[in-house]
Amino acid sequence: MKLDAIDRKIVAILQEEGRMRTNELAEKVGLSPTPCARRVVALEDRGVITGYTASVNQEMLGLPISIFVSVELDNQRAEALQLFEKEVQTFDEIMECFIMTGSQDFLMRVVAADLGSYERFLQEKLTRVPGIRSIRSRFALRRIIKRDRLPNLSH
Amino acid sequence: MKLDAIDRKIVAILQEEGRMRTNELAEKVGLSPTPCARRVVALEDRGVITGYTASVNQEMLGLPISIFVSVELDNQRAEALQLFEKEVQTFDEIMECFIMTGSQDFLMRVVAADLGSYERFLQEKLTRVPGIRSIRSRFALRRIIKRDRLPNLSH
DNA sequence: CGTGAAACTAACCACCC
DNA sequence: GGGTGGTTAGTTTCACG
Repeated sequence: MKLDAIDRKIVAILQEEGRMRTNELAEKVGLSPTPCARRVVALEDRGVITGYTASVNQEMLGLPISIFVSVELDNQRAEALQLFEKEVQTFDEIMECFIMTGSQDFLMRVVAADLGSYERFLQEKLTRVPGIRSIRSRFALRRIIKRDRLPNLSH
Repeated sequence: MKLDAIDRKIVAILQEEGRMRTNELAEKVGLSPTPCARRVVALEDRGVITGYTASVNQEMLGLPISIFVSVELDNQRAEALQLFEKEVQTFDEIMECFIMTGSQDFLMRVVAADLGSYERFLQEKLTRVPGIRSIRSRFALRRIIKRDRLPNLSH
């Protein structure tokens, strides 16, 4: 899966302006529209570009709170991990979840309207998943960086 | 800033399919194209929709590693916080950064191509920011949830 | 909010280099 | 792999009910 300089430029631009048209994009990357469109389709087909999304203001949509939740499991057997993974997929409040190195736990960012609804999330959803040894919540006061575009590789 | 049911539906759809056309969107929300387009413009103008981005596969772009970095400052004076905030804005490797409650520190997700480039990020960038008391890095093995769409408010 | 018409543009294809 | 031209189809935008 090789990406040349033009592919990387296309990806960089579309990360910042996901609705840009083929014509404008082609001009910006120095191609004519047809090969530019071909590249975009190829990037989508290869799974480099996985979709297009509108970025929204979380506060304005009534979800001002982000909580980072660390979850440790009772044991690290593969079935336990898979079960947990399957269960949490169904929880809409979790925006992202990572398996971490070290004590083999999970780190997730949960969004909520207020502390009450976060508590409900804990009591009615997360703590009901079997196999959890501990849960730790850390609250975010404010987000100071939200970047849409991945850095370039240059070292 | 009131959003009715149709606005929320528009926002929900565009979070999952950011390139959807006015016609199709209008049909899905039960409106004719003109008022639907008017609503989208209004949502953008009010700052509910802040932009459109292509979602990409981080691994395929050569950045397979995510690291959660907790930074604690020497002191919590406003100037120290603002200085830190200003400095880290310039670091492309930081995809998101939150100010946390409690010990008043920062939590950020940093992406890297490999451990070497992460170490360079630490040594050449992050540790050179003045006023840092401690830095803790936790590595993600794998991301199991990446959600584009915020949950609905329903309680 | 909806309709209809006008103007514009974008996407697509076959073909050539 | 990139470029051109032409056709088609669709989109946006407006004035108005």
